[in-house]
Amino acid sequence: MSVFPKARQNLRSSISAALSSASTPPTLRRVHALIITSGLGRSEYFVGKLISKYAHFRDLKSSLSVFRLASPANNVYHWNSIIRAFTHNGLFLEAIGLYSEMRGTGVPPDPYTFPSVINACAGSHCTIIGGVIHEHVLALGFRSDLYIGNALVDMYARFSDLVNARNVFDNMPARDVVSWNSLISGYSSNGCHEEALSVYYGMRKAGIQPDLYTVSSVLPTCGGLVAVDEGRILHCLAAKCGMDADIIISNGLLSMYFKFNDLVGAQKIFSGTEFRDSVSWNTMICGYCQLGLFEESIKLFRDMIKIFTPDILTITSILRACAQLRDMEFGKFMTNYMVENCLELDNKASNILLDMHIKSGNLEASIELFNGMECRDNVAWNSMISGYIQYGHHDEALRLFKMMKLRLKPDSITHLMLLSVSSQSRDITLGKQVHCETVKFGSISELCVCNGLIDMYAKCKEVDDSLKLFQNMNIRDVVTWNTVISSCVYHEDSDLGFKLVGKMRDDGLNPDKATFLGVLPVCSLLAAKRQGKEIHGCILRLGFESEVSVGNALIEMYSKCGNISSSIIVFKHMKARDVITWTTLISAYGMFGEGSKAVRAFMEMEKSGISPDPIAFIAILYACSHSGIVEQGLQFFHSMKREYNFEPRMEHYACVVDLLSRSGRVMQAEEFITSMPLKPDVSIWGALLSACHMNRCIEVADRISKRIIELDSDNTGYHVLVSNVYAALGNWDQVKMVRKSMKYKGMRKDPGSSWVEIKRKVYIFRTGDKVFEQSEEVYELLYTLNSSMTKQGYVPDLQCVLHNVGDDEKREMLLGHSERLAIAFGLLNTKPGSPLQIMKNLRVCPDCHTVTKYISSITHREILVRDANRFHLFRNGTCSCGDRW
DNA sequence: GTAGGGTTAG
Repeated sequence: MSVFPKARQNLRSSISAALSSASTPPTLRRVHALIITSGLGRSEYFVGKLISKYAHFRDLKSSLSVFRLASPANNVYHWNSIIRAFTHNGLFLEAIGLYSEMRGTGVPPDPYTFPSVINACAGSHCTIIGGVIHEHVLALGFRSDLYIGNALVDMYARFSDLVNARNVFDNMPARDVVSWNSLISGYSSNGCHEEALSVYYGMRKAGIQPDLYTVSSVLPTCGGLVAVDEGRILHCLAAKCGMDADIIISNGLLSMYFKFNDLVGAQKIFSGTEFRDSVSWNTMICGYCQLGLFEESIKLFRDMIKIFTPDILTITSILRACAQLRDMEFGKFMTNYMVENCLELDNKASNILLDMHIKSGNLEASIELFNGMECRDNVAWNSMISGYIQYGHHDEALRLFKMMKLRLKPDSITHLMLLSVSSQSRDITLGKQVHCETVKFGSISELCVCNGLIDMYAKCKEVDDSLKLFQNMNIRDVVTWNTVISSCVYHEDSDLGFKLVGKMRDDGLNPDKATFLGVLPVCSLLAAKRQGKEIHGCILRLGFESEVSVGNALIEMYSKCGNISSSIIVFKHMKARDVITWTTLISAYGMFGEGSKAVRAFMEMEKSGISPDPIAFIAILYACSHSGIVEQGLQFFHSMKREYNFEPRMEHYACVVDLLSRSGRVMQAEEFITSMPLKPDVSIWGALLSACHMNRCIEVADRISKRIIELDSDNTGYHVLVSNVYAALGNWDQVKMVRKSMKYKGMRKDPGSSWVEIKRKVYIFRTGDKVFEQSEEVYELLYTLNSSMTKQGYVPDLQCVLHNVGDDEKREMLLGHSERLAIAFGLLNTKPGSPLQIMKNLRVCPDCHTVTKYISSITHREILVRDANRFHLFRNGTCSCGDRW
């Protein structure tokens, strides 16, 4: 048969087309026969094609026979095809064997040889041969080849040799999506999630679009780390390729949405998932717990057990929910389930159980578990230390910390907890020691530790150190801001607190619940009405008014600012109330001398189903005492023991002493003290002394003063009180002695100061101030008022002057009391007839109290005075306290 | 691929 070149060309083309489209092994064999009969059996092209095509149908025997028949004329193309055929069919060792045979025949490999050989090394985990082949690549100068580079990155990644994977990757002159995917998958499958994510971001920055392989290596492990926007891009991509049906991807998405706190997103994924495995259920249950939705997580658990057997992860998550809900019955049930089903406790599970015991108030059980634990890691030690702290056993916590240090390196959380101990106990020495430790162990570089340090220094009144730390921070979070805002209570600086809230917002951070709970007490402290109102506005705008704790802080703020009607409005609008809400209201009534309203509120609280706690009893006892409701007060004290089984604390006893002695029953108060089961401390004697001082029970006061001095308290207030008692008794030698002892102890009497807010500005006056704005007019007004008062029968109470000077000088000194200066300044700068509000840091002195009554009547003004203890509303020559204070 | 300890406020 004569065949013209043209016709032969046509034949080749048609056979080639037939070969490519052969879709079944029999067709392939027919085309193969045709190739042989057409005399094309030795063609370089058809040999290679046939090898690949047979490999495609997993018929490696035929591939190899085609290859062997062509021998010894096999060229690099044939070798590449046969090696690739074996690699693609998972016969890695054979592929590697063929590669070494090829090198023995002297046929030089080309760039197309290597990807499949390298894949074979990766697949068979031949690390040494892999390294040798990498050397071949370098020796042959193929290091810039994209496909070889990708194969090498993938190989090293599979060997967990991330250093070499990274090296090859970094030296590649060009990279495609596969290169990036290989490195990402290398990191993520070796547990280096953060590195994987950072490579992913590098890829996005290089302008490479992620594909489904990217999604499958990023989503499952790094879903929780990825930023919200990127997460959504990955989700869209997965959905576009239908990958979200894959259980691993959908579980990754679930976890991701929970990390974004996007409950709706997670629920959509979960309800859209046809097949759920234990991971899907556990992720949902844990996710609910992370969002604080503990009841929901238990509900989900009940659904789950109908179709799935819970594992240790499910059980421990539910145990955590029980601990948070204090549902110990269900917790016990779950613990039993764990034992009955022989679910073994691993490290994490033991730690969860440990935490549950601590949270549920069972410190003994937690100690037993802790002592029996084989492997105690940082989390276990920290939990145990935190347990001791929660129960107030600070010494035990410190002892455990020392033991921990002998075995393990403490971490930032250990330090954070110790800082909280220092803050709580105002222990600057310990605080500074911990500060040194954080430097030594490097935990100071962590944001939360810096936050803890700011708080510690502020609470220990080292205000400058606290602010310095804050100013030197490069990164601040919402806790940093909240901490420094809250610390303004200790700086007594409401302006700063208010400014900081603004600056925080400039910094791009939104105030949260804790911000308001921090700044409102600052307003309360200084009776900063305007700021308080503005903060209230801010709370409404940001929708925090439904938070119970925020409502409580608002009630307190308004009442401390003298605006009890606003307190009541807030109280009435609250959707939910707790025992603190009621206690705050009761205290507010108490401060305003509205004892009977306080009693009514207490009863309403009980009726509404909220049980009083020991603090609520302090509030009601205080309110009764300040309104002279003695019998009912005593009844409350007894019912606390009888009906609620609370053992009275020192504060309760002090309230009762106050209640009795304030109403003149000094003898009964003394008897009560002797009958106390606790050893009376300085607060008890102080309460008695203070009442004696007011009631002028001179002998008793003298006796009690001696006792207080003996107790050697370091509380400045009691020393001042004793000194005042001696001054009133005219016992100036004793006054001198007390003052000397105070000086020796480094105590300083808080100077009396009062302040008044006029047209958005706060004016502060210190006792005896002579030079201030309008001082001449102020003193002139006080002199004028004095002469009117004297005509009406006012006699200055010279005992209120606590200095050993002549009577004229005493009269002069009374005139300069800070509350009087503030009142006079207020009278001068407000419209006639408008009400005035004055704040004083200490208690109002009896003479000023009398004077204010006169002033209210002479000037026809309503004057509200808030002192360290309570409110006095002066109107038409009377005071709301009924002269009981 | 899913689980644990901590800081501000009360």
